[in-house]
Amino acid sequence: MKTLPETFLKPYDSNQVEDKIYQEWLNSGYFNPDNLKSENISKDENGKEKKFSIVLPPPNVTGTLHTGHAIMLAIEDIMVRYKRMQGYRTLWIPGTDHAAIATQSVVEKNLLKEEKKSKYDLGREEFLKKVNEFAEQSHNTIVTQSKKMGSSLDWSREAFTLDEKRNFAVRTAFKKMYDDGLIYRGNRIVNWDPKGQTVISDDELVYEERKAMFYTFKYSKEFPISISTTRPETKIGDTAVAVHPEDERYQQYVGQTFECNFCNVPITIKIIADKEVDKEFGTGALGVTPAHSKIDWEIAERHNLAKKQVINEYAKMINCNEKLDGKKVGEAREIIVNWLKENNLLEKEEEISQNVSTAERTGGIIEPMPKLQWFVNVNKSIVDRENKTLKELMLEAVTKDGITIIPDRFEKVYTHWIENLHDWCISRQIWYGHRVPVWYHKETKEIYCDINPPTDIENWYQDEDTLDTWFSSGLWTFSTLGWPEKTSDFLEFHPTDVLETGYDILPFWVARMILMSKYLLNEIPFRTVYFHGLVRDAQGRKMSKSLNNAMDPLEVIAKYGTDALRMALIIGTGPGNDSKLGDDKLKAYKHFANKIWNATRFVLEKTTDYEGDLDINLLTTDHKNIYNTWKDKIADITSDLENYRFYLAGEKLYDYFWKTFADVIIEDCKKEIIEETENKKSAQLLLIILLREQIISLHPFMPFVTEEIWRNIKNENDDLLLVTKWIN
RNA sequence: GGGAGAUUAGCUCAGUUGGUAGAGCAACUCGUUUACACCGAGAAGGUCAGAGGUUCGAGUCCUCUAUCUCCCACCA
Repeated sequence: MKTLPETFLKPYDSNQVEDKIYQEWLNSGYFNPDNLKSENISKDENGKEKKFSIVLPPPNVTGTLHTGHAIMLAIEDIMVRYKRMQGYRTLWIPGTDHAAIATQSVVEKNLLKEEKKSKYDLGREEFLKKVNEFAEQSHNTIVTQSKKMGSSLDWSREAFTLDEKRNFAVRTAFKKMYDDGLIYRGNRIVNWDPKGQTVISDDELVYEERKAMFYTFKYSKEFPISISTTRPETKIGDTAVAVHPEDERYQQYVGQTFECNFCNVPITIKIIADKEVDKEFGTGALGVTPAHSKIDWEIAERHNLAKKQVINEYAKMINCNEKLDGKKVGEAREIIVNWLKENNLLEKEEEISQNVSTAERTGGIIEPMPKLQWFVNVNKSIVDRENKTLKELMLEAVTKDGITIIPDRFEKVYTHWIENLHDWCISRQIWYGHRVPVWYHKETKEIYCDINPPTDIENWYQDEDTLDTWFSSGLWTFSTLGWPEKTSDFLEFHPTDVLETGYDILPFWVARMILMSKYLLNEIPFRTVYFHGLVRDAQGRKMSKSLNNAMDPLEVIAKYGTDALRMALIIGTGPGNDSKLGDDKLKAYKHFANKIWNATRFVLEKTTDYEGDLDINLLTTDHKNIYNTWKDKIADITSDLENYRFYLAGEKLYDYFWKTFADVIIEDCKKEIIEETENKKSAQLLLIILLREQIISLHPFMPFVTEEIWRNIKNENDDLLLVTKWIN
């Protein structure tokens, strides 16, 4: 005969339970697959152990976790706990991302605010020390928060995208790509962020719609064709005017060259014909500015035009004249517009709305300009890979290698992104990140690329640039497993099974991981990609600091408990769909945790005198039928879990526990037990078994309350619920 | 300009391969009967955006339309 533990006499208090339980899990060592008992591991048809691995998408060390991270941790923990209970040797690797530009700009902002200093006041070394301190702090917060979420991560394998091992992996990857001619240094138009003083990739651009003046004018009175632009100041860099080959209006001028005096700067303009020009747009004539527009650069390449840079890295004018040089682009624009007016050259001025490219992290307005940068060539055929290009390798991962994307509509987004992919600019002029492993000879200017510096290092200097943060995250599925060493982790756990992340980083990250894995390992990085949606507030707004509607997961946990937060995040959230999180939903699942708690108390109270085996054959026919409907239910739920329908599985468990088990089965059994009918013993047994099995199946979703209950209902020989076998 | 998604009860959303419309919250009625008021019982509430089509049968499949949201590209 068992006695009822006193804690059950009060409502469930998550705050008293969660930290204690997490500590017990940590002590057990079961988050580490090496510690799982072999006799509990299932084998496949060849007698090999079943394995399951996920790498955690590493949160940026830019601050603290938000609800987006919370849903990620919740879903992945459900998968991992479910697979572990299924008898898979399960590995879930934690880590953080140095997030180069994002972290550096946060620290720069803080530095300016708190000490009124810039990074240049400190110098590279001192500044990096500051960034590392900040990253360390941020990292610690993230780890604490992840633990509060109940995540069963193997902390012994924790990684950082910028630690020693990952740096070695980065250098190894870079060197191989360099040797294969996939990484090259080229002078091309890039997105220059004058505010962050660095190049950024196309993916880091954010378009902002703004009102702008659209000016139509001629360079000079003698020039025969009018052109239009929103940026007259760039026109000093024009070296041609392009018209459509079939545009009768301008055909007579094609091939001619004009010397103009534009705002007192002598410019030479050639009239050329190019199919890219839209006859219908503006005047049908395009002023070609090769050095400050991507499209114009390409036209200039085709027609062999001069490329004249007139804007520098600080968004100030250069190569013009005394009056304009050194002026900010905005000031120069005014000067030029006034000059055009004074000289009667301005024909039209109209307000239009246009998209301005800004830098995602600094908000700086992008100035396209030519710069010598490092690129990854996505169109070069690779000998080792059947002469396929990186683009082709990325495409075949989904078409041929069978990576499954959930929901499948994102397959289209993925292929579309790849089809439009240009060479990836990987160098950044920031200090925080992996330094480009390239050295230049001080005298001969020879280029040396290797994993390690040249031995006569005194004759060389290293490239100043660092790498795009996604270069190192692209290696994440295998750099975390020890690559380039052939470690047992790497051999056993790669490819990983699932990549679970937000759909917003499909191009940045998912595509880059596929690129790196297919190229470096000739295998896919993961078999399935599962996308979760954005978590919005109760009104459906994006959570943000400026709206002050961001939910701090720790506050939510303190108020409602982790289990409630996890359920609220999971249920009602299909893959790839945005979801709303509000107090009502959280409250409902906090109540559910309490409901489970109270039902357990009742079952314990009413079954203290039950003696006998937990054998379903001892049930009456009616009770056996009830038990069988539960078996059908759990089979259904298991199938939902196998097919990534977590939202359905969670809802079904909730629904069955509350509406069927608590409201009907317990009520019916209550009578039989209290009235001491002949079915009493069977009723008690039914309650014990159903409770026990539901606690097991609820565990992946609500790990804390179930583990706490398990302590009180388990048999002597039972281990932690964490590693208890799933029922099906 | 190209693409994707959404439109179901007052609100928030489920509805997995086509088979009598579901949940939570809110509102209504009743009930404090020792697991739970963080509760229970009951009732109410929907031309499933609109139109057409396929089908014995459509919220579900097809076509078109409308509104909203997002992503990508970007015109100088």
